[in-house]
Amino acid sequence: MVTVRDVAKLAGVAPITVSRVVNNAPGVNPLTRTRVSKAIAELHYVPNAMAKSLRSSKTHTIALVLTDVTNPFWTTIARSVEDTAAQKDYHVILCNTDENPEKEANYINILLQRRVDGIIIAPTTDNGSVLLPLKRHNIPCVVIDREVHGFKADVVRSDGEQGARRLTEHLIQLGHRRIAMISGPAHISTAEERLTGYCQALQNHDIPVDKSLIKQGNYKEGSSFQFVRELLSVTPRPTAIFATNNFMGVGVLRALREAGLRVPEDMALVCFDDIPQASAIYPFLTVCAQDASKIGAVAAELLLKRITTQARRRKFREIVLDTELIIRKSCGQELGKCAA
Amino acid sequence: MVTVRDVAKLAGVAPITVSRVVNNAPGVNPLTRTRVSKAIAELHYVPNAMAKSLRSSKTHTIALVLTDVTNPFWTTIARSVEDTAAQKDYHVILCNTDENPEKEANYINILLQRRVDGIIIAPTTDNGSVLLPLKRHNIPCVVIDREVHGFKADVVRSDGEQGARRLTEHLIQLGHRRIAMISGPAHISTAEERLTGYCQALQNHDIPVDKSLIKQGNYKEGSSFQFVRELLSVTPRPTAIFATNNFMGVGVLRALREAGLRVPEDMALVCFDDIPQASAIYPFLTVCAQDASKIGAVAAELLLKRITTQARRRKFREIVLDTELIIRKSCGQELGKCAA
DNA sequence: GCGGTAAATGGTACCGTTATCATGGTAACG
DNA sequence: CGTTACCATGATAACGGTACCATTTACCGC
Repeated sequence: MVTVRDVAKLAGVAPITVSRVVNNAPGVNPLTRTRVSKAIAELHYVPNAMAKSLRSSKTHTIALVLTDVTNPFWTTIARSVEDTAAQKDYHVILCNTDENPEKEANYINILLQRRVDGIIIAPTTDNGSVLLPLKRHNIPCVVIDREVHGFKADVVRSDGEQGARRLTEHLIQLGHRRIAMISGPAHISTAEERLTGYCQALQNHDIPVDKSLIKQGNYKEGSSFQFVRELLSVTPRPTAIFATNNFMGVGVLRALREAGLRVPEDMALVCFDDIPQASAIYPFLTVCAQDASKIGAVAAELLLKRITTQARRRKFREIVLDTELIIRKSCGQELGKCAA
Repeated sequence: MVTVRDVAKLAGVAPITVSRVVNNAPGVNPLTRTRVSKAIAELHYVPNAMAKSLRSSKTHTIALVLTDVTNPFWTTIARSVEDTAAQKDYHVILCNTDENPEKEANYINILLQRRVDGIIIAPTTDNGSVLLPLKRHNIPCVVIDREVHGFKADVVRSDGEQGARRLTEHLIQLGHRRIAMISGPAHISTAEERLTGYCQALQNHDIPVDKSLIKQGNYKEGSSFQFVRELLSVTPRPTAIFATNNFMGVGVLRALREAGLRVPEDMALVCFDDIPQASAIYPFLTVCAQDASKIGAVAAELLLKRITTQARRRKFREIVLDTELIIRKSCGQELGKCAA
């Protein structure tokens, strides 16, 4: 492997001068610079980023730890973090936790080993203990999508309570009173928020919260079949279902179809998070959409600011973004009117 | 920062012994091992992966260079590559080229600097020159989705010619004779293959290939509006459109709607690549689906085998996977029957 | 002509691991 | 009891950059 020393020898200079040329550092005579550049090209020298990082203790890498790149919500965030980071010459390591705290802890350990300059993370629990090693090693950290107790960091998230309230109120306005909810995993703040928003909306309209209509899901598509079966056997049967994320919404839709029920005629459906590509093909699901792209960009900017400026200990900020209620077809019209 | 030396001092051993413990290497007395482990825990020692890589010249990292993680086709590949790599304790750096050869070249340079152990890449051109540095630095490389001339490597791809032929034949069987095509960028083998398959199908049924019905797209959603407008002004107007990837399919659908045309009543539409989430919500687009998950897994396995075994110079393999024709609603029924 | 300053260049050591080889100790063996 | 063999452990020197400081040269103003 070609090293600075080889280049230096060919160009007749000291290794450090080659280093200066490679990094466009000042203090090199233009003639020397071209001579070195020529040697670099001739030998096809490629600097070793590891050696550089080792010496300078900077990796120019940030990590993005999220649930699952397969979900368009996270994909959009990933893309926007990458674009923002790339502009400042930072690279991104992507990690999928699948909502599994063990995987999360494992990744955090790996990222510490890699000495990433910072981390953007959607934690799998609201308990900061998994994140403590980051504090200990003084790694700048931005938490996205969720809140964590007992862990100080910048937070970028959407206002899930408001979003859930609006979604529920939309159903109420259409005449629904028996609204079922598939909530998210316990100990994840977005799940709690959305549940709170749902309950608030019901209470605001003097509708009692019926626990038999609330099922705890896991933000994945899988478990929906069981839930839907259970919900359909409750009497009186719910007339609407609120799925607290997009994947569970899809699962519910599938399960309902399999049960021979039509949406919205037999059952209204809303969910949190949009699926943009799906909506482009057929605008069907009524959803509360988050601005994933903005979440990613803002988070990356915050993180890079902490990394590149001395202001590491500046006060932490919590940025809460608005959501958008997108009304499409999955709730149909007012309940009375569409009764078959 | 805590180093092996600090741990060694505390445990009363030499640094190398700590290294042995950390790496679970043999030849350490169990008692010593626990003593060192205790010291590691006490000091919260985290080994420095860069120093390790520098010394051992292995990074345990592979790169995945693809078009755009926002597209479910690539997302699925990304996920499956990551899962496969993680099983063997390898990590993945993700790079989006946006079909831009400059970005691609830039990423390749960066990846060389990072000394990744191998690369899985979907090249932006069929010209291997951008990839030559990989050869020069002897980086194992697996090409996915596409073929490249003048660059020897393992290749994992789908049979696009067959897929395009079947898609086109499906349209022909429904009675379509004027079938327009939005093809992919020049110099990308998938684009050429799909075009070839399309032409073959037409020729097999004695339908002349009409160049005014073939537009060259870029695999992105954007340009479709212009194309659709152009196609609608051709006489006789085409009765079906074949979009050679999913995003362009969505674009065409949008453009047709905006032009006030219904699919499939006024225009049939097929495209290459599925959008699984969209189809789960509303099974609409008739597509030729690739097994993205398998492409990723096979590519990762091939690459890791080359990296971890001595067989670096074994003969290169080209693995061609079958595609699946999924008939949904975007072509309607036989042409005669659905004429308005 | 001299001190002062800035630009260009280089020497040396070190970042944190581990490859390589060496060493001491102990058990096994004939 | 000497020899072999193996186990546990360590000393040393790299891996490929660059931080830090020193040196040389040229030029400036007085």
